[in-house]
Amino acid sequence: MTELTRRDQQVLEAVITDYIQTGEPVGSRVVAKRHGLEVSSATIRNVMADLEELGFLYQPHTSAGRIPTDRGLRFYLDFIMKFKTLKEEERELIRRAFNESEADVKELLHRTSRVLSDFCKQAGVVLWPKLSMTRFKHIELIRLRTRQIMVILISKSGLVHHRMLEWEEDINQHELDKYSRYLNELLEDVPLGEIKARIIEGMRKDKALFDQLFSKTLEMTQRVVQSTLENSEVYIEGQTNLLINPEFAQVERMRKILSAFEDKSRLIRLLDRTMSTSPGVRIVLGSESESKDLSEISLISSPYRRGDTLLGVVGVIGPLRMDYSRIIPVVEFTAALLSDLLEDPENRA
Amino acid sequence: MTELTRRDQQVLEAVITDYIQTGEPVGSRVVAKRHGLEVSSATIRNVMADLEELGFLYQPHTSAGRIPTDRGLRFYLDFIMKFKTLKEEERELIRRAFNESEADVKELLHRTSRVLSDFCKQAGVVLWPKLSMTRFKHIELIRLRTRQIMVILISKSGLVHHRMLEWEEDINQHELDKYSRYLNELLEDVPLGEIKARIIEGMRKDKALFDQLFSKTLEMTQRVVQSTLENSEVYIEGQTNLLINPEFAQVERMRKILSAFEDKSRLIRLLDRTMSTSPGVRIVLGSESESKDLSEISLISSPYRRGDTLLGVVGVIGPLRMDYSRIIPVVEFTAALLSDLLEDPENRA
DNA sequence: CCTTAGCACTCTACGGGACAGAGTGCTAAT
DNA sequence: ATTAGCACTCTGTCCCGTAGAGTGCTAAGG
Repeated sequence: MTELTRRDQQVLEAVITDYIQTGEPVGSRVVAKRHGLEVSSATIRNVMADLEELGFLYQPHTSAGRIPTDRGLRFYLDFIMKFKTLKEEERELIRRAFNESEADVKELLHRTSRVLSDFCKQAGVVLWPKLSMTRFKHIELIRLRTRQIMVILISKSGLVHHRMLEWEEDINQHELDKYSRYLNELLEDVPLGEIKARIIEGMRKDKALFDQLFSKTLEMTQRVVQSTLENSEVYIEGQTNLLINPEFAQVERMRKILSAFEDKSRLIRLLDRTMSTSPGVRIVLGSESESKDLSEISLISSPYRRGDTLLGVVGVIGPLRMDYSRIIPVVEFTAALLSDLLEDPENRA
Repeated sequence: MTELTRRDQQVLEAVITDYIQTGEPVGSRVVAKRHGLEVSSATIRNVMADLEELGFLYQPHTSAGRIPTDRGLRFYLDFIMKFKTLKEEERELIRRAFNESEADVKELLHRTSRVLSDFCKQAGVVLWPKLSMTRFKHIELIRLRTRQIMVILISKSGLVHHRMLEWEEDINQHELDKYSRYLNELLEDVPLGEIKARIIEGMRKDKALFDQLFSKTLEMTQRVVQSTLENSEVYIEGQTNLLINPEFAQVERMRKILSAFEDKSRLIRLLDRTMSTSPGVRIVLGSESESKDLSEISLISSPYRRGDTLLGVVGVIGPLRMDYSRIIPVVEFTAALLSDLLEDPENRA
């Protein structure tokens, strides 16, 4: 692939920004006039033909203007686009949207997805914190009724998870209290990811303490906690914003996308992928995702953290034709803000 | 209003069932032929003209067939329709969809909405149990960090609610344990609706016990619990099923409806209304709801209970043109099944 | 060699007219 | 009271013809 000249890039940029605004194929005249290139439309046509050969643009039909391909968009995002910086007023608006918020983490995440969807007029998504990253705070075992025990797990960051545990024989609450006291002591401040190991270790070390019931309960508990850890969750908010986009006017398209969202596991995988690697904002175009149903959408995401540990991902989902230059900084800022709000106040400056 | 003759009713029924199947205006020929009425189309036309005058049918334009009005539909539902009974196989299918379920109430409700949406090919809704109806099981106060306390409330039925509490001065965990021990004793088996009163009563009676911190914490706790009680929640599942219905082909219509769902409070009010009164299945047609955005949809709902106390409502939301005779028994059966699953096993036969 | 003006060509979107089909309401006969 | 028959109305569709947008190519100019 030959290097693109400065002018080629300008044309590509012109086509893309114009297309993002209007949603219509962009013709050579418009590019020449509206975008301050000091050449004639004929020249632009030649450049556009080249860009088409490179696979950056395509024509829906012979006598139409050009539309960027996914590849062209990717190139634009990676090499050409300049981010707008967020105006202070906008930052303030976003901050304020969080301000009334209670300190509850769940509430905070929920609000984040709402803020993103509102400010970007697309769907906002939030991937729940990987529990295994956070630390143990408290566990509670409660006998609801015969052979049914509710396990409640609280992480230091304030996430509460509960899960039912069906048990072969009945245990009274008094016993359970004893067990949970032990667990709370054993697990103090342990990262949730290491709970399993710690419990096993504890059982080996304190052998004397355990009767059969005790150790069996602990094992069950450990299993429940483990399965809780492995389940991720996502919030999606503002899906209806997607319906406004004219590219989703055909119901059938829209339906595919929305049902893809209903199967959360796919979405989770998608978001997961953007978390593992780089720190800043990442963009996944539909064609780069595994699933065909999602081929017409685009995800702009950024991880959020607590201190040094990556917790999860927030992002915006919309059509391929989105105002990236605006949305990217919004996502970035929001992720940073969320990280900040999650920061342990005791550690804060 | 004059009484409808037997034949008038048959015609109305024919038009409605046909319309429900096809979604197209129904003409006199079709009614005469397909529905075993032993009269000519001309006669049917006369009857239809009468029904139109009564406001039960209307014509979208002069040379089209008839479509039932909301009023006609209402009459049909109230006086004419015969329910299909659910085949045993279908019952079995529904039962099985629940079978793998853990005993956790939250999970159970979630599954219910999914089952309803799957079996009826529409959106399934579940209104959360009114907490105030259930009984107190356990409360836990946990100091997450300076001045932040997590209040966790568990009802006897296994519902877990948590809420953050921001507190002016710091309290150590040891104190909190003392308070929660007191609360757990005081509130044992009290209906959640009466918690407030009980706490106040307790504070008056055990005056001696209380230092200032103690009573203030209790008051705060009581307030948090109260606000938790007042918040309802709904699950909606399978919204994308709605997109399949041809009546929602126009995106704009659909958007209105889906955004009406995003504002949950409106939905909650709607569902609430169907809970208060009668016991069996209730149907609310769009025009009967308060909100204009919902005027094109229809809700089929049935309350569920635990023992004698009404807890909440389950239902199906779809277009006005739905297969009522099938969906109604599904909703009814599912509600009954859910009630059964929620039943305290100790009380069960 | 790059740029540009000019032009023929292609494709779409849109509006109008003709036409078939569906369904009605009315009238007159049974 | 019912029904056959018929004129009438309205819709949806197909088929133009045309205007407009945008292209690619060619030939001329710097």
